[in-house]
Amino acid sequence: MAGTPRKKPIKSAPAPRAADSVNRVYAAIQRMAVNFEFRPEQRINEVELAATLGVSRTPVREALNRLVIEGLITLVPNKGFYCRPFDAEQIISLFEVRAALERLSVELAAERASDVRIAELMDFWNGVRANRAAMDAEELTSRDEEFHIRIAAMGGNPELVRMLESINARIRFVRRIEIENPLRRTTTFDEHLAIAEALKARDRDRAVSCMSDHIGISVADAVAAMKEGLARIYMGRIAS
Amino acid sequence: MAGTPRKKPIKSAPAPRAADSVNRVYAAIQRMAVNFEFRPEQRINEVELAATLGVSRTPVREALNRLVIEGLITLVPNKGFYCRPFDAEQIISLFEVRAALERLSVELAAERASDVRIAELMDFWNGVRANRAAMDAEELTSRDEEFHIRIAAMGGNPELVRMLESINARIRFVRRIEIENPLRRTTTFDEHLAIAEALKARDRDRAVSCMSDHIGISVADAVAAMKEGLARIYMGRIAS
DNA sequence: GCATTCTGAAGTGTACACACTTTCACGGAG
DNA sequence: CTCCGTGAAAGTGTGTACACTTCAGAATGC
Repeated sequence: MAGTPRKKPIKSAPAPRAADSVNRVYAAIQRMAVNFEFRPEQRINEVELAATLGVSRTPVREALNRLVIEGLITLVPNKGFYCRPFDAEQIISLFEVRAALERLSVELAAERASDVRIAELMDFWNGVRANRAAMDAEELTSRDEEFHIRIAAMGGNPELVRMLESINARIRFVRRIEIENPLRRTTTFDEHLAIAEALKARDRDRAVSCMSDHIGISVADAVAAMKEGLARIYMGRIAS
Repeated sequence: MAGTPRKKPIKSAPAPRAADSVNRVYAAIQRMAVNFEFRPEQRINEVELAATLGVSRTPVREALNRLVIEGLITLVPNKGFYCRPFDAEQIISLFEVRAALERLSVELAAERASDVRIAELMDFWNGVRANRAAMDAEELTSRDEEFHIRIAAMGGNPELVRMLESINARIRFVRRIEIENPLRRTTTFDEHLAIAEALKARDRDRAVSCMSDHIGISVADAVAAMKEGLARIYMGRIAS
């Protein structure tokens, strides 16, 4: 064992391959794009971004190509990669599609979820509710998403989960602002519980209608939230 | 003008940049993956594929990364890119999601489509029906998809269209086999017309129910079609 | 004979090189 | 003053090089 240089000698390792750079880089850029850390329509400088992330342009470009398909980045040939535009109609479109998928979500969950999973869902949300004073909008948005994704997962349809996650990433910015509204915040807690109750009762139609009420409200407020969102992006976090 | 070498001197051009390789390569590999020209779970050799397509590995890898997000290719770190598995449960999942999105499709179309677009839709499908004798399963599948995509487009929701197209690419293989069934073929023509009629009458509920019948049937037959699909992939096109 | 280790080839992951395109500032002509 | 070339710098698109990983099969030890 003494003489076998298993991985590396103690000596200088010149750059032993970063191991899975693309996935790290992908996650990092995704996070930035989701949070609009690039301004809408801003060109993304590959060299600069690569330097920031400590890798070469190759994994950066591979990650960006993934994000193009996800709809978080756009690509203009011979010009480069750009941050997605802040497109109000597109966001409305995503909310519409999301509503349809969330409907499927509760339908499947009402039919297929085990009692245990439904009980866990209620426990989870009661836990969030109990801690709500300690949570900022960021964390609460995350819990909100988790609630919906759990329901989707209970339906046993992994593709549904994937698509909802992808849509959530693209509208998270708006939803986080919505959730800052104290009124909306309160109603969200009750609406989630109503959905969970309907699932527990295996009342598919009621679950659909609760979900529909829950999602439906937000479309109306979305425009206001988007306005605020635009202001945040361009004016920084100064104005509360 | 005489002295300005605008693009290239007449002299040998060593390889003047293939211009938009990634998009060409992406489309090519996508087509191959959709048609299962790679066997399920088969590792995709990058050098070989690059040579076949006449480019280097760089654009090939960028295209493959896009296809991973689309769900047509999987990536195992340090092993390489693989053809997606032939997963019956996943295909069922996709059919379920598709049904939910097609429902949204007709709902939106019934509300928002112009009379002209609806009339064009009927003309389009009557035209297909008239030519049906001259069409093979491949072409008919394409027209079938176009019918559904037109409805989605009429609803004015581009994201819905995108997602349906993405799902269609992943289940096209199964649907093409379904359409080969002469019985199914006949019913499809009538069902499409019934949907179009309901849209023309602006009868949203009837449109939903027609669409639901139309899609619902296929889930039941999907398993049989998948069996046949597996045989095709592994035994070639010999056995009809 | 069987398990284990070694070894080389094949292939992926990433950095880098270089040609081409775009962009922008500058300067001259109208 | 505006408008159009012009040229250089910046930046993208793709080919290539090379280190590392994996895998299969031979060689070795028991």
